[in-house]
Amino acid sequence: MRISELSATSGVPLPTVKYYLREGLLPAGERTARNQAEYGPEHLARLRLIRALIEVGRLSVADTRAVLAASDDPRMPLNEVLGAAHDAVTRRAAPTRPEPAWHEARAVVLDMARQRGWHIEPDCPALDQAADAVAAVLAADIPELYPLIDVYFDVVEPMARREVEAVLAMESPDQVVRGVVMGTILGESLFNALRLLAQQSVSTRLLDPGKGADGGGSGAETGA
Amino acid sequence: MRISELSATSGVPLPTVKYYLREGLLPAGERTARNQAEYGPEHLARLRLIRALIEVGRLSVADTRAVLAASDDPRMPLNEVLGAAHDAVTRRAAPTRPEPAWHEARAVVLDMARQRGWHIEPDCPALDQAADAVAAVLAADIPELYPLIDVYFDVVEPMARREVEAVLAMESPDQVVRGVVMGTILGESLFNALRLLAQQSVSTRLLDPGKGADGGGSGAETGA
DNA sequence: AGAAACGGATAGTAGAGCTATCCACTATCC
DNA sequence: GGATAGTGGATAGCTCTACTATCCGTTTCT
Repeated sequence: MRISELSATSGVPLPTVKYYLREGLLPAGERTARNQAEYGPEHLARLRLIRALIEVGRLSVADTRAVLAASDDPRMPLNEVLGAAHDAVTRRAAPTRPEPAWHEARAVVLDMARQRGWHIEPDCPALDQAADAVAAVLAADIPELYPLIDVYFDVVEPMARREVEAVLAMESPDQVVRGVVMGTILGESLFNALRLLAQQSVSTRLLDPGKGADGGGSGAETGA
Repeated sequence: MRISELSATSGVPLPTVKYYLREGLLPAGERTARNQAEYGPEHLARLRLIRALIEVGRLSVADTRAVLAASDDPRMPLNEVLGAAHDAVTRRAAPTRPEPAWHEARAVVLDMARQRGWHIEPDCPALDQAADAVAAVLAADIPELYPLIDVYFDVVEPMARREVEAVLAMESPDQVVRGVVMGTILGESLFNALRLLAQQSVSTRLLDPGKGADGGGSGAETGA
C-alpha cells in the first residue's frame, strides 16, 4: 500500500497524512526506493487510531503524539501509559485558581475520596481538575447541585472498577496498552454522549409525558 | 464597580474583559457618561460563569455565547435550554463517518437505548457522538472493551435521573436554567475527573498492592 | 517514452482567542 | 483647575494549532 491508498482507504486527506508523518504520529513506511515507501495494514490501523484520538477523543496533535509514544514503548509500565492517557485527557487549560475557594474545593474532593477509601496521588492533575469543577459548582451557589457531587462519586466507583478489570483481563501487553488508551479516551466520549442521551430521555419523560412512545420514529415499542 | 475593578476582582485580564464585552458574552455596564460605565455584582457573577464554561467546561467562545443566550431568554422553554447546553457540549468536530460501520454503531446504540426504554430523538447530536465513540471502539477490535458499553448504559441511567431530578427540584426558573447549564457542562468535567481518580485508585490497588497509604511515583505525576 | 504518483521540504492558510495600541474623554487628586 | 491616570470603544496585531498547497527531483506504470 502506498501513501495515496492509505489516504483513500482511511478517508484522511493526503496532505494530512504527510503532516502526521512529519509530526511523528504515524511511523514512516518501509522505503522501497529513494522516494517510494510501502505501508502496511498496521499503518492504516494506526491512522484510524490517530483520527479517533483527535476527533472522538478531542486530543490535540501534541497530546496524541504523547499518548502514542507512551503506548509504543514496550518497556513503559502499564501505570505510566495509563498516566499518559490520563494526562492527555486532563491537561486542558488550567483555570485561574489562586483563590482560597479552590483549595477548599480540593479539600472537599480529597475528603470525599478518602471517605470511600480511594488511594489518591496528591499531585494528580485529575484531582486539580475535579477541584476546578467543584469550585465552579460551589461558586455558582446552587445548593440543589451539591448532592450530585456525591452521586458522581457513588456512580463512578463501580464503573471505574469494571473498566480497570476489563483492561487488565487482556492477554497481550500490546492489547492492554491499546485498551487503556481506547478505554480512557474513547470511553469518556462515549459516556458523555450517553449521559446527554439519558438526560434527554429522562427529562422528556418528566416534562413531556404525552410525547412518550415514539423514540426512533420506527415504531419499536418501548418494552419497559 | 468599573471595568478595571471587574478585571482585578475576577482575575480576568482587562483586555479580555473588553473582548468578552465585544463578543456579547458579557452585557455592557450601565453607562454613566459617554465613556464611563458602572458594573454590578451580576456582571462579576456572569464573568465567573463565562470563565467556568470556557476553562472548566472547555466551551469555545462561540458556544459559550450560544449557551448564555439561551439561558438569558426568559421565554425559552427549559427543554430548549437543555438542548442548547447539550448542543454546546456535543458540537465538537464531526469525525469522518461515511462508513457503514458507523451506521452499524449507531444502530447498536439505538438498540441498547431502546432495550432500556429510553426516549431518543433520532436527530439528537449526542446520538451521533455516541455512535462515533462506539464505532471507534469497535474498529479498535478489542473485544474486552465491548462489555463496557453495557456498563456505561447501566451506570449512566440512574445518574441522569438524579441529575434531572436535582435540576427540576429548583424553585425559580432562573435557577433551573443556571442549574442546567452548570450541571450539564460542569458536571461532565467533574465526572470525567472523578473517573480518572477512581481508575487510578483502583489500578494502583490492583497493580501496586504494597503501596497503600502513602503515594508517590505511579500514574500521572508528570502533569501540572 | 511520457504521464502520473511519490517522498520530502518549505511555505502558506484560516480560525480561535486573546493582546496591544490608539483615541477622545472623564474622573480624581492635589 | 490642571496634571494624571483610567475609561469605553475601535482597530490592528499576535500566537498557536491544524492543516493545506506548492515545488522538486525521482520513480513507477503503461
